[in-house]
Amino acid sequence: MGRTSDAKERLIKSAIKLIHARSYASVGVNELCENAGVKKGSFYHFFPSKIDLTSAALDEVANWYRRDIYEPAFAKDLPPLARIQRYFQLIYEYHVSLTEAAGRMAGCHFGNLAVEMSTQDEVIREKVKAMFESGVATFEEVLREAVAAGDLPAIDISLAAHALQAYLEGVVLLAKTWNDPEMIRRLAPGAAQLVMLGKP
Amino acid sequence: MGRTSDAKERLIKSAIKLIHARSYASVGVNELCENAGVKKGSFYHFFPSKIDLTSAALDEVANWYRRDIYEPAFAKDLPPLARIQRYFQLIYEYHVSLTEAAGRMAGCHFGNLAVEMSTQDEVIREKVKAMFESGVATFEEVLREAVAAGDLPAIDISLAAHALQAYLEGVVLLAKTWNDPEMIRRLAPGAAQLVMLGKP
DNA sequence: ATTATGGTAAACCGACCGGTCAACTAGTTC
DNA sequence: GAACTAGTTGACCGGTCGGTTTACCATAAT
Repeated sequence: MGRTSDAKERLIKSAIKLIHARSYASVGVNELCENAGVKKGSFYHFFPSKIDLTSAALDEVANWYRRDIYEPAFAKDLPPLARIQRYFQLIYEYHVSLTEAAGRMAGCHFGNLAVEMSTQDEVIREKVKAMFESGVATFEEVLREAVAAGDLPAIDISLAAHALQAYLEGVVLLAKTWNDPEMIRRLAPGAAQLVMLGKP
Repeated sequence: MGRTSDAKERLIKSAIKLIHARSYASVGVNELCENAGVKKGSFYHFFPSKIDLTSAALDEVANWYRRDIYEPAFAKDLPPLARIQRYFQLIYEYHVSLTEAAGRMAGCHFGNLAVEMSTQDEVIREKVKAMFESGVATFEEVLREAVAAGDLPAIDISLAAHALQAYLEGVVLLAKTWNDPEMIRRLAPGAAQLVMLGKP
């Protein structure tokens, strides 16, 4: 009963876009509402607070990250280690198109929020941590497969997977600082080195 | 002529501490003044704006980072590659003591500001970038030395140095997200892998 | 057609934001 | 010790912050 609306979805989309482009603190509820074409009263009808919208936005971006990046990158049509390179390549292409559109390299949705909010909001920190952990799990899976295929003599798969996740975040952070997504393409081969962690 | 004061230094110290512990945007001029025991009028006597204080704080933290971390880590009493491990070890110890004192893993002074401010303030972005570049230059030097000593068959020293800097930032970012400095110690061996970038 | 419900609108809140200003004070230099 | 000036103080500014309130409206299910 009652009427329907997509205001909630519009608010989430606006939050993803604006907070990614700048930061959580620099985007106000008013600006979020204007961008989404929603009045403030409606905002607080759908979300108890700005941080709750951000949390919902994080869920949403996690969804299409899995669908548009993880799945195509780690599809089994390529040997395991080549998938990791394809993953970096897809992330590179994503940031290139975003940078061209906005004129600025915005960085990682998750890493950005981790850095800005980890010391201030446990819910956000845990959510980003869970996202990183799912990245680590994906790396672990592909590394296990590579070992099984004889492509890797690796031992400590968990360690190597965490290192890959850290490296990826670091590479995107550097690219953001240089304001140049090319940094991602240049540094992608480093992943092939980390893959061998725990061997010797 | 006129009287003297250390209010400027106190403001810089407060800015380093508070902004590192939370974020640029979440720390207000009032809080900075209270923490430093300085009245707002004095704040604007010394600094034209909050962002200028932040910039000065960045310079200051860069100074004691060089003095207390870079110099001891890369002192030539150890073989080149061992110095890199010592560097990670010193950073680990720094974050352990800071985490014990504050109850929270605060992350990298430079990486934090890079993530929060790069899309909003070019001066800060360039300053952090310069700091990262000096980190890269330090890695390049030690890698060159390692090659000369026959410890490394490496070719692309610049690439490996950038990868090391990215990895370091990523490792600290993960540790912050996990709120656990142990992550730094665990992932430190990854640097030994990246060192060989550009070889094959 | 009525009713229950979901969504919209706009005015409003106190607190706080970064920043300004003019009067004043203390110390340094000569 | 007079003159000069760097530093201090606290009141004040307009604007914005996240969030609230209340009345109203549109529609889907009955």
